[in-house]
Amino acid sequence: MDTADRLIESTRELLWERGYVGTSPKAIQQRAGAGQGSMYHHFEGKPALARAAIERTAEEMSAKAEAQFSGAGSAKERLVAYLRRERDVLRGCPIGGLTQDPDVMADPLLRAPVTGTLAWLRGRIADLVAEGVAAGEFASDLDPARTATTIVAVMQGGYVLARAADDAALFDDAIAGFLPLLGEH
Amino acid sequence: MDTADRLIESTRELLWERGYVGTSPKAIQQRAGAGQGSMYHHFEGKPALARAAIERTAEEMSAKAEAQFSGAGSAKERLVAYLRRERDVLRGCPIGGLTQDPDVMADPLLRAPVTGTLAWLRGRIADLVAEGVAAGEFASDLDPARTATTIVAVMQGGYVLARAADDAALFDDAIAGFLPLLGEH
DNA sequence: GTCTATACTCGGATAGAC
DNA sequence: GTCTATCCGAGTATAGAC
Repeated sequence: MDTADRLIESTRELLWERGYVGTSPKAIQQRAGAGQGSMYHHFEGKPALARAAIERTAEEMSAKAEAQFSGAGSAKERLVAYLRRERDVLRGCPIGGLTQDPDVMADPLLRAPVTGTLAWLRGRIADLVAEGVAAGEFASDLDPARTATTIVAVMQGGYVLARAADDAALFDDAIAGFLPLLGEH
Repeated sequence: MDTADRLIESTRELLWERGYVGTSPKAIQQRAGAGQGSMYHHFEGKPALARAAIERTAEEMSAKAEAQFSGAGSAKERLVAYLRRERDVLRGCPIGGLTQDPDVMADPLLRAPVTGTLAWLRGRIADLVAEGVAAGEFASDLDPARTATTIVAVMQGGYVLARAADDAALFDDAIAGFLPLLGEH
């Protein structure tokens, strides 16, 4: 991993842990083991680094989700597998959490990957729901788009509750309280 | 409203909009129309002000929820009324959003109202669900505690999705996708 | 490419006058 | 109670040497 990569990785972690204002160039450099000059040689400044970091995080998140969505099993099985996947719950969602960051939301370039990734996720899950309805796995009167929004909300809210209580089990509870309603026992 | 009150109100708004690090004493003073000396006369510093602000917000949120929960109607009706209540969706949940603020979560005094309010909310909704189950309004095999966690998660996640898309309708969609699963048509 | 030096603003607070 | 002056460190960046 070269210097530019290490700088991006450091920025990703700090942005996740501390948000935009809480992430200083100095902290990025220290975590990356790079000097000031080096950082400003590779990137124009903090906004440019943040952009690279957020874009990389968004791609990674989409790729991991897509791996589950296009895996083996029925639509319902793939959806349930995604919802129950191992997660670093107490750190929060690296994309959803940015939603609460005013500096990120105020900059169109930083915001776009957040907006885009969550919209893509809703769309992809709506596809799975529709597929499951067609296959008779879900109730035939489910609205795929709305239901997908609810599903993503349960996950995002699960992160919030788990962090509030400092207890990852609340994420699992949110999912466990939801699945029976979908007909998964 | 006296000076101390105006300082607390300013801090509440700024904390909501900009988070802890993003909220400077100077900004608090300007919004409250108070000088430096005045602020430091009434409060020991930024942490003390933040504590007062967060505690007030937590009390206000609980009180508003409790007004719905203990209102008229069946358990299910009160729950649905709460979920469909008018909200300032695009500003995010003033309590749930703090979950993403590392400075708030790192300070036990700032964190406690966040943890406490969301736990209280889950408990109170679990009561409603149990009451609804007993009254035959909900399926008899619902687990009240887990279901309540899911319900709060749908709301918190609804805020996240609405902010991400800059569209309050996503909050409503998350709720609208959920209620039919609970048997509300 | 990376380093060090320098610069300027802001955050957060204290001191003492009124 | 409120005001102004002052202080120190941190955040963010530029300049120029190596």
